[in-house]
Amino acid sequence: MRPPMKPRLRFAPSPTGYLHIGGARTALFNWLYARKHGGTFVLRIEDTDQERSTKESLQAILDGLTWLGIDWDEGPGKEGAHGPYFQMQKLAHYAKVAQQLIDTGWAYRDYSTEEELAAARKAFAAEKGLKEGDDLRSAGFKFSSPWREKKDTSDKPALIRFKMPRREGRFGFDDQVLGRIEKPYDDFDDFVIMRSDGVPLYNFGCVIDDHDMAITHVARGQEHINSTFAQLMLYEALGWTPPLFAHIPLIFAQDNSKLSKRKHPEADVMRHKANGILPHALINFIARLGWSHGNEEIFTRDDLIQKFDFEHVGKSQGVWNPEKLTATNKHWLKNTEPLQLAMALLPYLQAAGVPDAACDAKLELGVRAFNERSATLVEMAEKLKPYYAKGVTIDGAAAAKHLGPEGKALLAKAKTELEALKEWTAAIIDPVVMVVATAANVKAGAVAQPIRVAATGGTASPGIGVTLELLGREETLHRIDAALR
RNA sequence: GGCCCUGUCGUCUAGUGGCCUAGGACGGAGCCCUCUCACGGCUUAAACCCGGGUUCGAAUCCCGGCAGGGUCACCA
Repeated sequence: MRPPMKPRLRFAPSPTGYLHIGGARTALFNWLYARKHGGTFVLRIEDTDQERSTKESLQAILDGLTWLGIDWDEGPGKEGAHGPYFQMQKLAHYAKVAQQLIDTGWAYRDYSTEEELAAARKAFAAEKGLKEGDDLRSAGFKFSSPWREKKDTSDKPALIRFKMPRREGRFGFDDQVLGRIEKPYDDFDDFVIMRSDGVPLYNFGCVIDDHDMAITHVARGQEHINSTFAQLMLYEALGWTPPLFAHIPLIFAQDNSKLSKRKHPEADVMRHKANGILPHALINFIARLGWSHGNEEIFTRDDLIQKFDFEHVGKSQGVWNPEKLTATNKHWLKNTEPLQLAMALLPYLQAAGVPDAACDAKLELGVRAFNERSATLVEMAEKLKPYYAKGVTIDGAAAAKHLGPEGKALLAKAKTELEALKEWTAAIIDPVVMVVATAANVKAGAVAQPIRVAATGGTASPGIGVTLELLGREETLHRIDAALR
């Protein structure tokens, strides 16, 4: 038995905008499959739409993937044996293949002009009695090029069309998630594979590249199902073996419309970074949106690699659920090594206005205190910020409730006890509350709250011991003095 | 409109003919823990789109409706 071929998968974005959540998930699924089977993950840039492609978009996509930890074995910055990985660098090659298709009768040069096409549309509309703005497609408009049967090899600018064979019956493929999908042949018209300026169109470039790059599995959004049929014909015409296809369901926004860049800010992967979501939390969340493994919800990176398969990718569209993303983020905030979390938090802390924060013992303590009290890194930074400040503004309502005469008397007693401590750690500080409370015959809360308000300015904080340790002895006593005055 | 895909709690989903008086997670409600806030624990409400078959038996198979979505560019 010969060893199974190592799979090669790819993610092929067009650099026409930031990394979209849907794209990120497509990339993730391909990446997971490649990693699981010890295969190769290729990043290919489909930059043939010169109108919209930009360098900034390319960088944004690269940044997005990098932030998520989705690394590629071949692609930009990682030249491999199957390059180039930018389509615009392969124009001559595409032209050669197109010519081959013309030579074998599978394609033809079409000299129709934009004007002729427009005229055809207009004539159709008139015949059907359609008004301006009506959808010609739903009315059944099809353009049949007069050049399909003509022989002309002049040098005039021409686009190249694939010559769809006139056949009876149906054709299709076995989708890895949807199962068998078929369509009638006559549902297809000739389609453009090369623009008149020599730049290939999506279906054409995609097929050639997937072949050149020896891609074995193509996982992409369900919106591509129809192009898969066109591509299948191209494979037949070229005599190539197509890869296996897996069409994954689309992601919708909460308003039940397709998650779009314009309407939905959450569609931008990097937006989540700005919002303080951990990259792995986002990975965990989008993996579960459309894929499942029994009742499991939480997966480490290795879990995902080990457990992912196309068989358990769902068939129906999923709706973006911000609450669940937050919940997933909270989970990973609580379950990430404090030191690692501290490093991730540092930039957020600096952005929050704590320039002197460093990845030290204090930050680690702070992270341990607030990782289960924050939903995002942004929130955690905001909560930690007062612990790096000198002095604090006390909330009026909190003072009124806890720093009355009684509260102040208890606070003063606590202060005496605190000053006497030889060490300043949570374990040593904590008992002070009970000592004072017992002596005064009051509940622990009657002592803890005045201390908390004095130290933090508010009524909510981690345990008194941790809170004061984090603040430091000197700052704590200063704040208590200030509150007592 | 043609063609194609899909249809389990509000949302993500488990479920591949009997284990389903349908399970988990998020969100909701309530309780417990407690120095506050959290965390954690427990309890609870909430779904098989509809109608026909097939079968001893259907969320699961078949057919028909209905609903949602995709696609029909010299975009990808």
